[in-house]
Amino acid sequence: MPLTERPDPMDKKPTIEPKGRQQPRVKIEDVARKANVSPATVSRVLNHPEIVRPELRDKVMRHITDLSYTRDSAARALKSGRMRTVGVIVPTLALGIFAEGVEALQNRLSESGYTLFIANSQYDQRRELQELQSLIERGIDGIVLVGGSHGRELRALIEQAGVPVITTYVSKAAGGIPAIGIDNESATREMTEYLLRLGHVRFGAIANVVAASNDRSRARLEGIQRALSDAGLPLRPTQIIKADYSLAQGRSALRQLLTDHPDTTAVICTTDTLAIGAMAEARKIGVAVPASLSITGFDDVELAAQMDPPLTTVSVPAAEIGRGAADYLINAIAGSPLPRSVLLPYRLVMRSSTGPPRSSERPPRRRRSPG
Amino acid sequence: MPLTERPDPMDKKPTIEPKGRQQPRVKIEDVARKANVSPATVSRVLNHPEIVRPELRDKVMRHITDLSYTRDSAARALKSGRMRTVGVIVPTLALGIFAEGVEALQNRLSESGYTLFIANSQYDQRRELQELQSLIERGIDGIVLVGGSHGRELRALIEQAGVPVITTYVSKAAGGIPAIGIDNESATREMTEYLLRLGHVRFGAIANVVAASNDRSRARLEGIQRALSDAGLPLRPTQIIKADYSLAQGRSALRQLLTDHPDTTAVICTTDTLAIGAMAEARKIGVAVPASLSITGFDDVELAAQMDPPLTTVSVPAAEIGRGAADYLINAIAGSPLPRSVLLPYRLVMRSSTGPPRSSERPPRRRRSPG
DNA sequence: TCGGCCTCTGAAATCGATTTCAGAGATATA
DNA sequence: TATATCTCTGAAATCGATTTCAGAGGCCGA
Repeated sequence: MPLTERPDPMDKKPTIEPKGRQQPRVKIEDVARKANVSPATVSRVLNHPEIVRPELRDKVMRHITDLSYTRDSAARALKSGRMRTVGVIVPTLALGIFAEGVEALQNRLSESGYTLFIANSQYDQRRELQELQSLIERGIDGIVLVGGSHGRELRALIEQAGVPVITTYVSKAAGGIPAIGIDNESATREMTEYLLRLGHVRFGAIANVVAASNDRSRARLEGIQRALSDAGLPLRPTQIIKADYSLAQGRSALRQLLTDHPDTTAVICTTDTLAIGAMAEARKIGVAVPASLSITGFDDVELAAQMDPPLTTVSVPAAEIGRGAADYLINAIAGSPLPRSVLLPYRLVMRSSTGPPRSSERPPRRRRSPG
Repeated sequence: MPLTERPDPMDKKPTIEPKGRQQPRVKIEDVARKANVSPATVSRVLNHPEIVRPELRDKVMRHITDLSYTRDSAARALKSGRMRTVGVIVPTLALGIFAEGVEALQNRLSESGYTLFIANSQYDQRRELQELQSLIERGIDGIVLVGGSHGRELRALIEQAGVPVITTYVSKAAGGIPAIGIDNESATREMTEYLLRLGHVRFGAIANVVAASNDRSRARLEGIQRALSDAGLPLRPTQIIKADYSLAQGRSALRQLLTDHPDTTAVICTTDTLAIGAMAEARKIGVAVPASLSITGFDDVELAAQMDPPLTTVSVPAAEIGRGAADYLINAIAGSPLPRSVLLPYRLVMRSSTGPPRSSERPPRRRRSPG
């Protein structure tokens, strides 16, 4: 037995459990005491300065800064029922297009005193649901999603929580969730029509439609298919290569496409990443772009313009989407009436990875006369 | 007047001010009442299930799921003093290397029941300070920063708040902040020595050292300079082109470098983005890589391996950094003793953008004999 | 000079979950 | 059977800021 006996037997052994702030936090009461006012007055100085007598307000303010007092946001949230917090769930941050949107979202929220929780789903709907659950338990005041394809369970959860929601990068979403973004299908349809006008008749498509929840790429693929069907040149299944969103897959997809259909003259990719991979592969196997093969992408990432040749693609206003989502939620939280959805314009960026087909073949059989 | 009169007159007119949850939230008391137990028991079921009699526990659990009850995190945080929340401030999400780290960070935190606040500083120390202030007011339990260059004010703020902190992507930081990352200077020194061994004597460096807070790139540049000085080939100022982190700047930097020093045979970039820009420019102006010019990058982004030729670069373990930062903070919050810093290994990835200099000139004058 | 009104401040209730403290009930021991 | 011990549960205090309600004090007009 040790010489110095402890008064308290160590029934509470040093727990591994965290124990919050170790330094005693400065409370509103401390400020109040120093300033010789009541906590209520301090609170008013912080929340409704205009109703406090100026001299008193200044005095309190001085003591607030002196003690470098900051409100306990937990207590504040408890009383007011609001966290001033918004959550976003993206499929992944690895794609610049999402990272850009998130950055814009955060910047705009920050301006309005909101803070952003971030989570990623890895294109997995179950994970998305879990992360959402966790965010809702955190008491977020609003939620930003990506894409229009969300399970019934997720929508029920949002509904039940009564949290304002907006989904992004698409023009409409299942279950009446408001959306802000572009019309993906229309964009690729336009792109395809552009290639048709150039005289192409043998098409291939590379689409990252592996993930079930990726409705953006699915819509883009549909745009391609619809335009080609309308032109009487429907894509056969072997002309559509499905991939995930990696560069390497773009390479292998192009290789496979040209193996099955060596006469292809135009390849439409649903993503710049895939298109850049395809271009890399084309260069490697000695296929000239655009002389022998036209390639198009989607997103207009930074690299697209720097490729050799520069990539023809669709520019997506990611920053604007992020800002718009922030504005929407800020208003929704404040209870303002809101539009259901916001359709933003995309922009076809014609660069040099596209051109007329190699041998100026005869125009497609049932090509429509230009409007 | 409607036939069915409302019992409560609407004296509270629909205010524009947000008013939190409009649906009356299910409280712990509701569950308790339904289950015929006290709130204390419900709380125990959720937090210390093992001390509640199994049958009772199951019964309570059933009612919890029945009512789909979730705890109010604000109340919980208020009582326990902990938010179970961590914040991260990155310079920008536009760089894949940061996005990757953040994603790994979030994943690991999520596994442990933590949620991640994200903010970005745009390489501006004042903004970083503001965002940090806002995060601390939010009551975060830990903070992740990027880089070792932080103002005294920021360090004081962290210290005063008593929040565990770790900085990332570097091996050491000012003010004794623990760090997890790589030794940037050593990496570029090794890379430079590799090029020296290949026989290069006329070097150029492209470094994104415009932002004052970017100590990673500064360290990388120093690594280059040190290796070359040691080899008796110190860089002259005009051999160092300063840039920001865009692809386009990589292009123009290479152009300028070759204008000033047409005889350059090796260009070391502090970033893959710059290197890829430089390669694009080299191709455009007809300089063969690596026959006439060796180019190296830093980061090993996805595209690096897909370039033509594939880019020699330094691989940074971003995901591991993110995971490590998460683990560190989780332990720190729990009060576990911790190492001050963690040094992770980088990896030189020799690909085909580097080779011997074009004319096999005589070896550099004072070249050291290989060890 | 006095009553009435207005402005500003303070006391106290409140938000919802956690946890201490003490007591009820059950089991083991004498 | 009675007592000691142990297990489990409930009552109530607590976390910190906000806000209602009421009252103190000052100013005005009569």
